[in-house]
Amino acid sequence: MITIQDVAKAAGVSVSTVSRALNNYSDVSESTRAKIYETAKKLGYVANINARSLSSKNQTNIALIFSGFFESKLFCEFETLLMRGVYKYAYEHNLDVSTRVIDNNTQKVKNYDQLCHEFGVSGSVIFGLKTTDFYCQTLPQAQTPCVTIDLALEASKLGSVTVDNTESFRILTQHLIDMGHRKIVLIQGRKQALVTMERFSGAQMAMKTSGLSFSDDNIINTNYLEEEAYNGVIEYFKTHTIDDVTAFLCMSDLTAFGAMKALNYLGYRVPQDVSIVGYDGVIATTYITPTLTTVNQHIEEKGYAAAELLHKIIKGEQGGQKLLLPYSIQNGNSVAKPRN
Amino acid sequence: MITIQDVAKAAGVSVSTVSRALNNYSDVSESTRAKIYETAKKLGYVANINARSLSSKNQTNIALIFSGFFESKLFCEFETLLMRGVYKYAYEHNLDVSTRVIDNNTQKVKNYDQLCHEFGVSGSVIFGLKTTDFYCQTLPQAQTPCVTIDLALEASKLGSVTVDNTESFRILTQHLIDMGHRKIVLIQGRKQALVTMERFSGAQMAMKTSGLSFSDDNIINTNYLEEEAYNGVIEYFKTHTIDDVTAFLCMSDLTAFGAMKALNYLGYRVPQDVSIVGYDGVIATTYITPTLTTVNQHIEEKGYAAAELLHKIIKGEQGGQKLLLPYSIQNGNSVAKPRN
DNA sequence: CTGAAAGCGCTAACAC
DNA sequence: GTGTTAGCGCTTTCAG
Repeated sequence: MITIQDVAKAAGVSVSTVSRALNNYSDVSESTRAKIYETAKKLGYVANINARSLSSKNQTNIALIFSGFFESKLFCEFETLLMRGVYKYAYEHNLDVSTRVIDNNTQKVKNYDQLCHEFGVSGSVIFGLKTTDFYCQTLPQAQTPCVTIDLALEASKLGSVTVDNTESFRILTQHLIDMGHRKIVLIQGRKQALVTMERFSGAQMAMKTSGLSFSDDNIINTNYLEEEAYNGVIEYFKTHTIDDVTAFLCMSDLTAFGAMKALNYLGYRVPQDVSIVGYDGVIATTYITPTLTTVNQHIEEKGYAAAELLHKIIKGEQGGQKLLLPYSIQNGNSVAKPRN
Repeated sequence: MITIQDVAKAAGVSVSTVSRALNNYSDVSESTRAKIYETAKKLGYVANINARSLSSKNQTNIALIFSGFFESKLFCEFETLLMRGVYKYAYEHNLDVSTRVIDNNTQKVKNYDQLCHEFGVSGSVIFGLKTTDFYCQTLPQAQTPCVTIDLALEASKLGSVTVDNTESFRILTQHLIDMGHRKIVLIQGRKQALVTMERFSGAQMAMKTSGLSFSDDNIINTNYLEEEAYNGVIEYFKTHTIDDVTAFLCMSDLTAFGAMKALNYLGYRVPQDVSIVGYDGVIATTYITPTLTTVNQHIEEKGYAAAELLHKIIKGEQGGQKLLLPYSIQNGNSVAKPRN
């Protein structure tokens, strides 16, 4: 394989001159730079990322880390969309990204600084971290820049990118209320999850302004699993009738799908008998019948923003910051005015 | 950050001994090994992948390369599932994987050997390569091991993992025929794609055994895009009636979705008026109404097998090989007996 | 069994 | 402007 030495020899200059020329340093004469570029191209020289990262001070290597990747119950499109955003930013700014995978056990064995040292990166974007994960405690002490997605941690080198769960879920709830719904049943996600709490508080706000509220009677608990939502709805109708509810407010698309299946099984029509909304904006929401009204999280943009924020923190242009990204209500056919 | 030197100093041994001990070489006394392990752990030492890959002979670094990642029109779940398989194998066998992204332009600028040199890996799994991509011509000359997914190239260091497109599509077609369908319309994918040709030949085989055949009259051409399938079906019914067709045989789930939307728009019911089958087994097939009968490709298993094959090629245990992976017919509610 | 020394391919001071 | 030199953190001969 062609190394920088081969180029130097062939061009009749020193290794360091080649390095300077190829990295566009100013202090190289145009003639030698041209000669070096030419021979490098002729020889087919490509710099080795590892060697560069080992010796270089100003790092351009970052990682995208998926935590709990193998156990993920999410729609698989999340990771791909996120990658797309991160890689896009990196591509535009000449950063080298590599995607890595860790689990909660890794987090206990090596701290975040060690992890980045191992990967040879100067910072990373982490996706999939849960509030119960080990890094939630240790990450704030880390020296290496880090941007977390969907989970805000506080520290100078730490950034985070999330959507405004509270506000978006408030809007979503308000949408049901505006359509005339008063008998709303919440299909809640894992209570310990931060996003769950935020969304819940958003829902409460909207309910409150119309004199409505949540109680054990109109909450179905899940851990964001489809099957739990399915079973939850079945259970619900063992002690309730269709007159007790006009809309199901779900904290995720997946649980909305489960609820829809249960409603279908029970013979209730969406949206004629009961309305339903989800959250996330996964692709399947547009294929299901009826199409699901949901909150689109724009995951790719999230990835892009995360990489951008990380880049700024690495360059020292910016301390830790919590970024709230825009969302949009995606209207489907799953919501109608309540039955009379 | 703690380096191997720090460990050596703290343990009172040389750097090389630490290296040998931590890499489980046999020629280290148990007592010093124990001491080294202990101090390494105490100090929180983690080896830097880049440094290792630079100096080590027997490489354990591989890459998963997504070609045409940004332009991909596929369901986003493909990449994630593939990653899951590759990373799972790597995790089980102590390989370091990093996922990278390239486009067709990259392929022209640096050949595959250079690319792997740049990434510092001893081989890679490539996904997303098209027959029109530059690497399809140059990859066979490469010295670095490579496994391609869904595209078989011939060379000693090259392996490939695909499903048996011909046979699986033959089975799928036969399934329609077995249900009594005789008026079958094929919704074909991009003609230049290898998988298209293979699937077409499988379909033909099945048709032939029942004295059926394809002609311009019962083929709708697409480039695997949903919208094209939608428009194709709309166009089809401008010159045909529902009596001309009892089943649509689609080469992908996405085009099946497009066709279903068109049928729905035209007022035809699936499967009462017309049956439909797809190919891929994406998640959305189980959410759409009716659920779609399709061929499940088991993408995660593909990734796992690809990593395994690559590993063997790198170790020299195996030359290039074409691996055909099992598939399964996933029965949905989109197929019924034809109308009388 | 263990240490010294060379070197992987590159960048970054520091001279000239 | 350019070459020399010294590393980056690790593995791997090669002595002993």
